[in-house]
Amino acid sequence: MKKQLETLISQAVTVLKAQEILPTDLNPTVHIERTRDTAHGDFATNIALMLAKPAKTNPRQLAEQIIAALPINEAISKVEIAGAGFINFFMNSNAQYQVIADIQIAGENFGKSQIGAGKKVQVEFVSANPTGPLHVGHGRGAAYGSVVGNLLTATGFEVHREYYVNDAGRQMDILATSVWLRYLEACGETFTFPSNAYRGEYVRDIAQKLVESHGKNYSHSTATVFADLPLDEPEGGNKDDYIDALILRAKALLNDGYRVVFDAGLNDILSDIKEDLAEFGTTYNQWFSERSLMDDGSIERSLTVLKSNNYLYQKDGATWFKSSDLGDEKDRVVIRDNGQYTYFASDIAYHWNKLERGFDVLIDIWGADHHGYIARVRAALTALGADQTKLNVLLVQFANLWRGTEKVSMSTRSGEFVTLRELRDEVGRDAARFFYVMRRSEQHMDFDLELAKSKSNENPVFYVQYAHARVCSVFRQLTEKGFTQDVALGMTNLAELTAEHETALLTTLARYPEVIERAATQYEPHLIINYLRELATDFHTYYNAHQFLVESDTVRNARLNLITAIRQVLVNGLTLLGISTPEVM
RNA sequence: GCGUUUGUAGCUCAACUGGAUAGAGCACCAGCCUUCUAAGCUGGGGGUCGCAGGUUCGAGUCCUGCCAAGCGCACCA
Repeated sequence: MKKQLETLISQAVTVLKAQEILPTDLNPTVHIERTRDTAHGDFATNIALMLAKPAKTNPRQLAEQIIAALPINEAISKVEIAGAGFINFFMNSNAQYQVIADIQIAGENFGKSQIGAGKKVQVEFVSANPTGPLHVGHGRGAAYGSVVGNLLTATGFEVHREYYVNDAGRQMDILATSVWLRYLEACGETFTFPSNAYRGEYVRDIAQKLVESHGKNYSHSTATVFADLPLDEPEGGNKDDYIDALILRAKALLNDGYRVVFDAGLNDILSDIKEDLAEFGTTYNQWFSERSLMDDGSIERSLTVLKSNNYLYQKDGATWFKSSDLGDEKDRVVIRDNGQYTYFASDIAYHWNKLERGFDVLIDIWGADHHGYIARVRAALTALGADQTKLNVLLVQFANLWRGTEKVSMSTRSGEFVTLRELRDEVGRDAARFFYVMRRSEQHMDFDLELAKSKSNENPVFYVQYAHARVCSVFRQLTEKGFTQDVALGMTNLAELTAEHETALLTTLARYPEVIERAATQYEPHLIINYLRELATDFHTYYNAHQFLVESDTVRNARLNLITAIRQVLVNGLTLLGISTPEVM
């Protein structure tokens, strides 16, 4: 309907151009919006206000001319000029019932569209280092990313969901070394655990499994392991130098065994992450290995291109990328003075690889702490001769975790964090997903565990699910009372739906496709939540005000068709969010 | 200091991207279960949209400057 009005206005504008009332070089974007107040009709446009100045006339006069040029359409019952020059449209009351039939025919496809036109979109999200279990901070990215993916699929994009696995690099070496040291402890060695190593309990578990599978094959004495190392930070040294020395020592003493220890840690944690996300309702098309970029020469190849484009130089023994020439604050190291690639080097290759795979749009969903990273990735793509405008980086602000009035502090390294799995166990998958996408992603969010945990009416997810369960309950009652639903009879008697609550619901239902389109194009899943809460409110209000299972066959079936449509939209919306739709609560 | 995100009701957040009288949920107060599930509904109080300018028919929304908070500013990822 909204689209139709846009077309009509555009046609009117074309007519006025032909009459030279409007300048011919004008190409306004027609904006139709739903009115907030029913006194203003069903839809309104500000087109006359926008064009008054270029047309050198006053808005109300122009509005009259636009209305005069408007093609006749039977769905419109009245057009008014209001306020400063708004054009208000009142729709024919018969037209509003069409949405019930639309929903019935489209079913689970109601709300879907083809605005994406099959464009290939890659959505990369979570991509947490496999150095430990996912925590609640990752949960927001997981929920947000998967719903954005669902929305893009629903609007006709071809979506590829991907997790970038940082299975190479220094952090993973620190993990491998941490596992090895815990393994040595399990073998009976005693020493002070490095301050910069991973201290989480899961590291001990991995080490224990290593003992069970490989015995003491990789054990060395404390004296050998710690001989001639620099001091750790608590002893007055540098924690980074100390851990780097331990990594080298581990590699030297273990030789081929290092990879066994390394992979033990990687595989254990990665499979935990995969299981965790799957249980959270977040799935991927691909788990992309950083190590593969190293192995197949992609990193080297991208650096060669950067070099031949004159974007690399040597300084202080390291290789730098001249990102400051392309909008970044400063230049960035790509090869460290010890010959190791930086994380950034593999990320350059990774993003180039994405574009080479032919995606029309890249969406990276990052934690807000990585925002300083955007400029250098864009710079790198430009320097490679690639189109950086295809890259969209969506930042997700961190959720502050609260237990009632107490803020929960978190640090991966110290091992003090609430895991995503713990959160799911406590509040359930539905509530967790709902809470995570309830707010705009850029909004700093407070996540109160106590509130999300509560199985009470304070929890908004139940409110929406309950609306669905209530519709289901009505149909159970229908059977118990010996009625059966006659859809066709209901459809021919939709004009029985004249109560205010009913017309309000018809309008709300008709808005659903617009909400989905907007949520998808703006990457704003919270709009779905807001909408579903509104729809649920409208339904609960209706439920309390009117009896559905009345004696009149025509009224009863008309109402049943209405609530069937409501149930369908609730299902469609909650499914997009990855939230279940229980029939009984 | 520089960059970036945020600042709206007591609290947590919306506001159709510049539109008409800024809205919800908690919390608080007063009501509604013999009726399809009360995880529900009805009514009420609550606001200098951080502050100050500017842009225009019109600003919570755009521009500038302040103030405050979060996050960055590594040869970590």
